[in-house]
Amino acid sequence: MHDTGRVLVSLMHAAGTVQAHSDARLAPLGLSMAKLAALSALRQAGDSLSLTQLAERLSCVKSNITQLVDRLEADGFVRRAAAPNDRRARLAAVTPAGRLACDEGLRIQALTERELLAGFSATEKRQLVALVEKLEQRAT
Amino acid sequence: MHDTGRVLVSLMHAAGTVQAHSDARLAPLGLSMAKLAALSALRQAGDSLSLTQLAERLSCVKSNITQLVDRLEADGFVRRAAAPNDRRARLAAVTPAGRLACDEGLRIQALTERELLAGFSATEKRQLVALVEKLEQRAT
DNA sequence: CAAGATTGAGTCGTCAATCTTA
DNA sequence: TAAGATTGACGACTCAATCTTG
Repeated sequence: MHDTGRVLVSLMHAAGTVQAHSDARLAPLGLSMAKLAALSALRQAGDSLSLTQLAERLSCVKSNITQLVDRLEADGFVRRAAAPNDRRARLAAVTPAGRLACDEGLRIQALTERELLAGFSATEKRQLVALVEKLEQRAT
Repeated sequence: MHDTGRVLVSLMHAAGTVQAHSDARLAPLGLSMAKLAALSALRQAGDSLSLTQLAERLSCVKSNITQLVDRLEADGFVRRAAAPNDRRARLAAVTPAGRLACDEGLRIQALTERELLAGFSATEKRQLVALVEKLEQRAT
């Protein structure tokens, strides 16, 4: 058992490669996985959320969302709006262009996933997800 | 098949969580996984490499190495030196402090891996690595 | 011109400090 | 005081442009 500890390293290396691959597929739409995740979360919530709510759903820190929404706003995919009952809060609302980009992005993303998992049996896919989630469980 | 494509997303989410976990373990040493990977590659190569060679071994871009070595140098873990036969090249050489940090970092890293994989059977570990490498193969 | 390294700008994430509103 | 958002500084990565040396 003198494993030099390659499991975690190869996991993270693979994740990086997969992300680069996916991001390259999304780039022509002006999207990245981060942007798509945000748009997708907003759409699932009925097209708008406060920044804090969005941070919770993406499980990241609020200051990250501030900047991500900055970029999405510059892209024209989201606009900031006032929250009805709390003057401290700002809503991020998906624009029509954002709706289109999100739909197309999810389509591309699904294609990419199918492409990358083409050689995987249903059992292998299940195993991969199960093992990865088990690992994440312990790291949390 | 109307998979919303959660396999890639959960892989990358898990990788992020695992990295945060590992980085937190290394932080008291003044290390991160990125820094440790660089030091470890240098040690394996006999304690020094040109920046281009280091970039190849870490499979990343050269400008990234320039900045990573900047930080390692500021930490006192590495120093830049002239290359013997090519005045264009600069060597990154591990310092004594870098050697200590690397050894200790690898130890911590191995502990972290054992901790995270505590609930995994030998078969599961093999499967995880095999599946992840198969996926990376296709993404490359 | 090629190669090695660096710099500048941009993305995506963190944390700590700050400002406004509740 | 605490909650919501922002800002500034930094880590780690990318690409494109530049400078020096071969």
